[in-house]
Amino acid sequence: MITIGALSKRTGVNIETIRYYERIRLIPPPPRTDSGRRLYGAEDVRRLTFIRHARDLGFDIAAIKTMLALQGVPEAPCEQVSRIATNQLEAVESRIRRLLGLRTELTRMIKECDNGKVATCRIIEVLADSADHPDGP
Amino acid sequence: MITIGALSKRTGVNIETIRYYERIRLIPPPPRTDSGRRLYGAEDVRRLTFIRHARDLGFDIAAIKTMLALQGVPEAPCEQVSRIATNQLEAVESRIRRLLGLRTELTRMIKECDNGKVATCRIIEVLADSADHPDGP
DNA sequence: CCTACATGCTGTAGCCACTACAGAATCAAC
DNA sequence: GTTGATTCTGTAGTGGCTACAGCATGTAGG
Repeated sequence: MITIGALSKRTGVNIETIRYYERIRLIPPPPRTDSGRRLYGAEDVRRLTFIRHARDLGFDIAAIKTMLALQGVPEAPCEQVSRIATNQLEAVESRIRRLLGLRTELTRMIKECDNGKVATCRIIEVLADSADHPDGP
Repeated sequence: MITIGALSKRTGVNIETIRYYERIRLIPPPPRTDSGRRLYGAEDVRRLTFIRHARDLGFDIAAIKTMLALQGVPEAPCEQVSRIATNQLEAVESRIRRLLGLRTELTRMIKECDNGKVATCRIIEVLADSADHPDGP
């Protein structure tokens, strides 16, 4: 059994974040010492490692909760897990597309800025340009 | 002079968001009608369009505030604006790199999942795998 | 003129996923 | 026994909005 500090070091999850996860019921409340300090075991390390890894991959807390619940039912088909992961992949790909667009525009902006005066700065011009927006006529 | 609803439609910025921008002093408080309704002009449309475009490009409010302040001083060298944009470009590129990594990992995970039972699900296995983290030994 | 309904106002609270702090208690090492 | 690290609870803050409640206006049709 290890303390919250050791769990934090082992999993790379902030101490405050671990307590936060407990508060939102992402992890179960652990047993305590006589003086009230939290004590964690190997299963907690595993669960928190899973959470950290999933968060790193951009899964939100709700998705992680679902996946953790599914892990409690090993006979369940992993269709749902697969669907969550696929959704996540789609979100990631859409973000990539969007960011590639931003990169193009930012690169152009910076290149066209001749480091002269703001009055002629392309960056500001480009941004001030009233480009169409989705709701526009 | 147009109302806040018209400004919202014209710029694509939510009404609540416009009032929020006023509250955080990103846009100046406009004149009002006798009954207290906000009235905006062409300059407000331009400013809000600028803000919206910059937000779309991922600039944060602080950066936008700086750029707006610089626009008030047209003789200023646009070095500072250029630096903000360059920082932004670096942030965007780093996000792209990270997301490309995520995509690779997600794709591999999903491919290896044979849609069997949760007990043997590769997605869950990969996530539960205690990969090294920065603070690790 | 009256009635709907749309639009606007203020102020506050909520969202996500944390993070930071205050102030107290306990622990480990010397 | 004293220092310093760790942990505890509870609350509040972050960014960038978004969603209400509850009221006051504006506009169009009958």
